[in-house]
Amino acid sequence: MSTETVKRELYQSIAKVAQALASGNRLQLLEFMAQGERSVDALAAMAGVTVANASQHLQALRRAGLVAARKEGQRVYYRVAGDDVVRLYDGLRVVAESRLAEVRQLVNEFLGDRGALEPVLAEELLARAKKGLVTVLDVRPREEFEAGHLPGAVNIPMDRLESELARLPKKREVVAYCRGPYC
Amino acid sequence: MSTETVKRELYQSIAKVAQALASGNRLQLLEFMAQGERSVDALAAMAGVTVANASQHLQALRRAGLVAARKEGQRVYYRVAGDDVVRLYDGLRVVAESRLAEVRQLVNEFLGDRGALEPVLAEELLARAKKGLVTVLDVRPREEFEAGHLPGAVNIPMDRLESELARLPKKREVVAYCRGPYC
DNA sequence: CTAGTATTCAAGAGATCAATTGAATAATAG
DNA sequence: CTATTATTCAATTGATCTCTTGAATACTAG
Repeated sequence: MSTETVKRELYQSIAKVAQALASGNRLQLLEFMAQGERSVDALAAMAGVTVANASQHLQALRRAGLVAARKEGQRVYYRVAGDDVVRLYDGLRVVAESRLAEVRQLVNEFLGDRGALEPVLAEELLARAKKGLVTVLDVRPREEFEAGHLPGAVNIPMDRLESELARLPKKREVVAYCRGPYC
Repeated sequence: MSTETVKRELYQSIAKVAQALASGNRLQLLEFMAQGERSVDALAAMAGVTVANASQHLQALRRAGLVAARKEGQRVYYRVAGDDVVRLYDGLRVVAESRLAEVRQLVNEFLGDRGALEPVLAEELLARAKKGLVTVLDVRPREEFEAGHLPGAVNIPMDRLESELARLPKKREVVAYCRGPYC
């Protein structure tokens, strides 16, 4: 095989990984899996798609080596394949947020909808999150987190905080995000 | 707009960035641009595609906010939009190399073809590069670099070394890669 | 102004992808 | 064994992507 051909296929193979990330539904599934392993139907419900569709997306992610699956009983549990995958997803989000005006606007609408944050604080937090300097940690209960959260935030309710903390990237500053009586 | 819809569009917007990276040709163009700004026809020649095709790919990258363009005379010079884009590309490559057996095999063929490196050293270098710990710096002359180089390596010939060194990411260990009388 | 060069635009063919649907497989409970 | 549940498979449709081709635009030199 010529060097040129090898080179071409090499880039094409890397592109396949990007292709696997090139779907909003798959990104959403990935984000849920980043919080821990989940069954197919749980992921389908979270992302709001049919089970068959979720299954296909999960297989696409698995073919790209981004997630792994484990079968237990009649359920199949999917999880991200490694920390580097989460980092890649974070990097993608960071670039998207800083480069696409469109995303910035959506993030603002999102925050506006919630309307529960002191604006200056929210802006500052987002600015730092955009630079990839911090991991945003959302310590509100799961239901509230599901109802709306900062993009890319990791949800770890207070009661699970200690046990899950070890899973987070260690080199980055961590900012806890919360509100209400829990703080 | 409902929170659900906003969420969906947000993920879709992030996916657009991944979509922009989901083409071997665009990745190759991006890698060339990471070395400095280049004109369309220079990029087209490097990637081995027609000028019209390169132009379209570059516009796709620009729409995603990954590259920027500057017009000077009758030429248009494209460059990566920021360091975070290069980091994202690196992250993508790292994940691809560690997750896809296919990529590992291609890398090996590539190194095998060259056959100019002491195997143990090459393995070790690649292993560290995979972990994202090092920037591989190829200091051989451009022609030799074009003929074949480690994936993701940055080519800076010796004579331009000093002036270009400032452009490299600062937090990572840099490994110079060379051979022959230049070392 | 004219010729030449660099880039972009526009239209089309072929390939690939996403979501839907209905059926097939696998595991479990009774 | 049968019914039930979880997941996957397979086929289809419509949408999107890639590359090619040829023309259009923008700039420069003479």
